[in-house]
Amino acid sequence: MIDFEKIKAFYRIGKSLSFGDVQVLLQKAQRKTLEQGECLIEEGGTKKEIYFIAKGLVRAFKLNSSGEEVTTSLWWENQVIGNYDIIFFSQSSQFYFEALEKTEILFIDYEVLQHIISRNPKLETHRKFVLHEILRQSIKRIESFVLLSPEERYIEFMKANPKLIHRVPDKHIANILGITPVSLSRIRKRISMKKK
Amino acid sequence: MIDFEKIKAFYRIGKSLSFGDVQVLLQKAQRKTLEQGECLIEEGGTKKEIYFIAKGLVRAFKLNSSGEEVTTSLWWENQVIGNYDIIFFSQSSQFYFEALEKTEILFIDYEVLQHIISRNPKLETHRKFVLHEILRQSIKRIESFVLLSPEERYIEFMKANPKLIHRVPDKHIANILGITPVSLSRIRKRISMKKK
DNA sequence: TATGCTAATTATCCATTGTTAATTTTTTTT
DNA sequence: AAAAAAAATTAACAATGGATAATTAGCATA
Repeated sequence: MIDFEKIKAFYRIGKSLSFGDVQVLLQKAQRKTLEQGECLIEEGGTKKEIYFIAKGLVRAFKLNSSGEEVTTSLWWENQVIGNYDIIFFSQSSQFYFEALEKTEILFIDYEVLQHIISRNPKLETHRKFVLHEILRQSIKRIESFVLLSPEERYIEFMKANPKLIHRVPDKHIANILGITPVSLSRIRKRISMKKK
Repeated sequence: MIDFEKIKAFYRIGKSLSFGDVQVLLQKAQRKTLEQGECLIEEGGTKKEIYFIAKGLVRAFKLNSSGEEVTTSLWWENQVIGNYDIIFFSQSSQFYFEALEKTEILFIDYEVLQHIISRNPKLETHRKFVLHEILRQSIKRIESFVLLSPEERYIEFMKANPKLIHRVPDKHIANILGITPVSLSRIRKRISMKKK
């Protein structure tokens, strides 16, 4: 049976990919739907898989030394997720990956993906592109910590992700910015005061 | 004439590379020596090149809105440097890359390197390894901003780079940690008080 | 609508950081 | 060795952030 949702999702992965390129992936990829609050990966997980968010929102969080959840990353539609611990660091996941909304995922075993990509130059090119994008975003984020104050960081985050603000609880955004939810609340107030 | 220094340096790039693999690179790579304070790349630079530090120490810095230098990265022996603005973001460099010590560099044009790598699977594997390493370090650094206080960040930095502390002025390390030199000085004092 | 749960805000207090400037220490240059 | 320059420390003060607790707002559900 033809899975049109899958096809549409893969098409969004990269317009440079032909239908033929995508077909190879289609055969091996699986779909999964997560309800809000459900976990894609738990701490200690070892499933070496690559995920693509067709629809929805996922956060990564870990428990700090006090046992509190700290959100480190957010991903949404059309983004590729790999668990770095498992894929790159060869260790079990230190993070939980949790759906913040009902989320549609396409996923594929990493080794299988490796194998497919190694036989398809266009996919290889595309993988490189995705990796570069992830690196680009990581570097930008580091720069935001080095060069900006928490307030400036929040303003930049809002500019870059105006729609996200309304989908993600502030406390998670505070974590992402490296501050406490209480402090974020004060920053928001400070900004609204300045506007007047 | 045989350039033994070059050969030795390339050998250090990756033990998985055979002499044959390295020879291909050797033909196209050039050497360069930077005196302390000399710049490898200036702001606005566009030379698409990949650098390998055979010996020495390099910092990346940019000028903030007040015109002050802010150091964002450090690289030392056996590390690969790419200017992200030029290589990944297709824009002229926003950073200066400056040698903090007398530094020996091997460098190669990025497009030439691409071409060589595309014909040599082992080099391709190795490039992937280098890229993953850079990503791994970037992610660790982001986590340090999200999960740790400045004091904890400094302690972790010292643990991870015990020798660097003596080679790099504190003010650059402060920038890297996202704090001011004055604050770093106070943190150092606090730590030394606690030890007693 | 009332109830309960969670998130966000506010208040209080204390710790840390940023800013600026003066002082001391270290390094480099003459 | 002396002088000059740069880096690090210290001090003083203001601004901001963290921790905790109380309050308010928003939302879901009985």
